[in-house]
Amino acid sequence: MAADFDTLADHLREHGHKLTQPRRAILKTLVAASKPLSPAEIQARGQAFCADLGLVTVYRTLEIMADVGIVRPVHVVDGCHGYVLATPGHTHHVICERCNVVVEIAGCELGGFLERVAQRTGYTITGHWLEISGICADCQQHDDTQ
Amino acid sequence: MAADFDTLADHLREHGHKLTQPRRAILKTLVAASKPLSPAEIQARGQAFCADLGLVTVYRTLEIMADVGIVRPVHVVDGCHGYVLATPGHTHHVICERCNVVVEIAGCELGGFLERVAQRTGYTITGHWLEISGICADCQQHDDTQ
DNA sequence: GTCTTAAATGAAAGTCTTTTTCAGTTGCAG
DNA sequence: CTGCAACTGAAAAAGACTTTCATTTAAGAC
Repeated sequence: MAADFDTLADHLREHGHKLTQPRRAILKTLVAASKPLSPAEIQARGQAFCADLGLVTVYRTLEIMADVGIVRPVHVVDGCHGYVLATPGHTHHVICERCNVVVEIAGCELGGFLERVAQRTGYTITGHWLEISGICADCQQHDDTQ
Repeated sequence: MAADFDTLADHLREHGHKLTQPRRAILKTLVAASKPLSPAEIQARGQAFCADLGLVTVYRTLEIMADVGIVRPVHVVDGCHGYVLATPGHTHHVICERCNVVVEIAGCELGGFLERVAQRTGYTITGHWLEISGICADCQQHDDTQ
């Protein structure tokens, strides 16, 4: 994830949003995270940076950040509404089933497939949502040693 | 969707679940639906078949049906937790943005792509989740006439 | 620097969704 | 038929998310 705090903060400002202490805290939390965090988790971790960070603010800030494209919601089969930083452009995620670590895959190779779908169904395709689950290299090793 | 009530009902029984009136009602509702329904919608529609169908039962039954593979949860970007009937085997969904009608796509052409992902990331891929959004033929026509 | 103001904040209350508990009911095997 | 485990709905509880509102704060103007 090639996303550093300053770039993302600027991005927020460029869209006319203030860079407040709570927002800094949320952004720092997300930059430091390697897996999707729920709003409650973001609040808990973010309080390290902004002691009285409220949950309401987390919700509001995530909404803004998602609008601006800094953050991306992740829906997984067994639970919804995690958030991870989004790198610019179209990407997909691979999520480890064991430890929830997320790897982003740049680029999207679904173009041809989507065209065939359009032909077959008569739909105009406007978007898609792909999440891949698996087991990351680390967790595979732990398996071996047990 | 090549899913008729009797086949699905048998499927439930084969997994050791009773076929009760509330469950019949839920199944009929889903068979009749052409778009994902939320638990609350399923309750409302299902009461046509079973007058005092409770919401709690809908939640419990959906969980069972999802386990058994009769039903599939649908997560869309702006809201979660719709449910549609699942046809056996691996399929993906195309959902109309306007009217929420769902078309299933049999077969999955992501094999090659997933292999490349596995190589690039070191993950063992265990599953994936693809939902495609678009505008269905009907809704496109309505657009034209407006 | 300091002032001003619109934007942003946290707490509290409210709403909506989902789960748990429990006493009563029902499908179905024998 | 009968018995019993599975299943049910109602009520209550827990949880997730939103709204409201008085106070605070960032950031541009001076």
